Amino acid sequence: MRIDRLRRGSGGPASRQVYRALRDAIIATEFEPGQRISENELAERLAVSRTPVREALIRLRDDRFVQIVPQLGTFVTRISAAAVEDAQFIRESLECAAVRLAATRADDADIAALSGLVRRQAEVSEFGDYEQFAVLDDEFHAAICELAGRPVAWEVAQRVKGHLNRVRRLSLPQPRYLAEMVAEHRLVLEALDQRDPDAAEVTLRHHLRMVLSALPAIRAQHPDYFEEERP
Amino acid sequence: MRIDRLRRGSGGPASRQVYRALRDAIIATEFEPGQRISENELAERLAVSRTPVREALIRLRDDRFVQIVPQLGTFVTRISAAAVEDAQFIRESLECAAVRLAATRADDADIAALSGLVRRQAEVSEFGDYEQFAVLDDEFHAAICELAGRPVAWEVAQRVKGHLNRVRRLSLPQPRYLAEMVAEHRLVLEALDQRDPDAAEVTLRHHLRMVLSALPAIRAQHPDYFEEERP
DNA sequence: TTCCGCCCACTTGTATGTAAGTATGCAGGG
DNA sequence: CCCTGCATACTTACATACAAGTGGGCGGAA
Repeated sequence: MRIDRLRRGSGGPASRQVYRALRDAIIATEFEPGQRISENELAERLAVSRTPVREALIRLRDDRFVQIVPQLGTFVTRISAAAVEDAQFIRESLECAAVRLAATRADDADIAALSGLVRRQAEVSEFGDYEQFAVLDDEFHAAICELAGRPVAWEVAQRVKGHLNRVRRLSLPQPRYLAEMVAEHRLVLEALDQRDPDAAEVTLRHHLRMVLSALPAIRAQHPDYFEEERP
Repeated sequence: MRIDRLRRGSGGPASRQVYRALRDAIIATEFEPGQRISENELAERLAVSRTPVREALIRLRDDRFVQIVPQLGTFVTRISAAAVEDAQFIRESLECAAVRLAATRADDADIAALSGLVRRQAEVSEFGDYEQFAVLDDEFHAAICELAGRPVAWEVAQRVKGHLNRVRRLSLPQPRYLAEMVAEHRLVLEALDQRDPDAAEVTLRHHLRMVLSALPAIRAQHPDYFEEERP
């Protein structure tokens, strides 16, 4: 486990730092799905008391990243196909609605800024820099929601996106993956440039669905990470 | 203040009961927007310790119903036009996406069930029973998300809907209001019956936007309940 | 009268203690 | 050998105690 004592006094309240650390660890599958985690052990490792740990776990439960069973334990949720599809549905609904608005509100400067973002994505994709690309990818989607005047769309999308990222982390990097993402971003950008809400929605929806395409393969590879679905 | 000691041992964990009680009180404006609320005072009134109160407040902060300022106090958020519109955007995006799916998936039995629901709504609207109508209204929207196979859409919508309800509570009941709602539900139902996703989306979107129409009047009536927007 | 500065009451954040319940392992009987 | 019952160690939920920091009120000085 890579969770370790967090340095205090820097990033806000301890409970928030614990929340972020645990969330990142779960999404990165450093905590394996199904694994039991203990408030006491976490508090000891992180060098804080149980209180902020507990508050972090409550937030993670609201995010459906852990399941708290009284008098029994707290468990990292297994990956549920239904939960992943729910996350995808929410993200798709919100971002597609946002991109339609963005297409009607964007001015030339906005388009130019987005264009620069995609250009930088192309650069880092050349080097296969997945980390940096992920940052620029988030910026792209956030910028669309910002343009739509609905930053809240990205806030909510980002919250549920954790479930998608946890799956994506398990998929082996495909060589052509980044290049395809950039190409799809260009299509969305083009639709926005032409102020075409319908085209923007269609291209973005297609783009967002690419993420899920690898789900069955991942499930076959890590069956014990998945919740068995009720029939 | 109508918050009072909650009876334990019935409705799950204390923190959850506190959360619901506070949420309801805020939405009903029994706690006025901008008012400061104290963990200690709440704990005393509810006859629990600060711990479950605190956990409830954390959830309410995530819902944007309170704002917690360290070493200063916890405040009921004032009504923000932006927050209300955000809630509206999220609800509209999710439910409209759901109703499209519902239009493609519903079978005759589903339509019949929905139809019965609307009929009951018509009955209670005759008597101007707002409380009962609100319950049936929620059931209607939940049923649509259920039909779409995305109950999560209703879960999220319901969470943000609190912001809309807090506004709606402030508007004086219009005599024709309930009848109009039923009529709009009938239009949505009709579109679903004809398995027409486009019509279903359009009618539902129109229906959802009715809620916001009273916003400017309410703001004029209760200016101190609103956040002054930054220009 | 007005303004400055100190003290105190009160706030949230964190730490720790108490209560109640579940799974586990072991001992003993069939 | 296998099953039953209990002691125990562990869990979360809740209660309480302590720490750090802010705002207001009060008193004194100009």
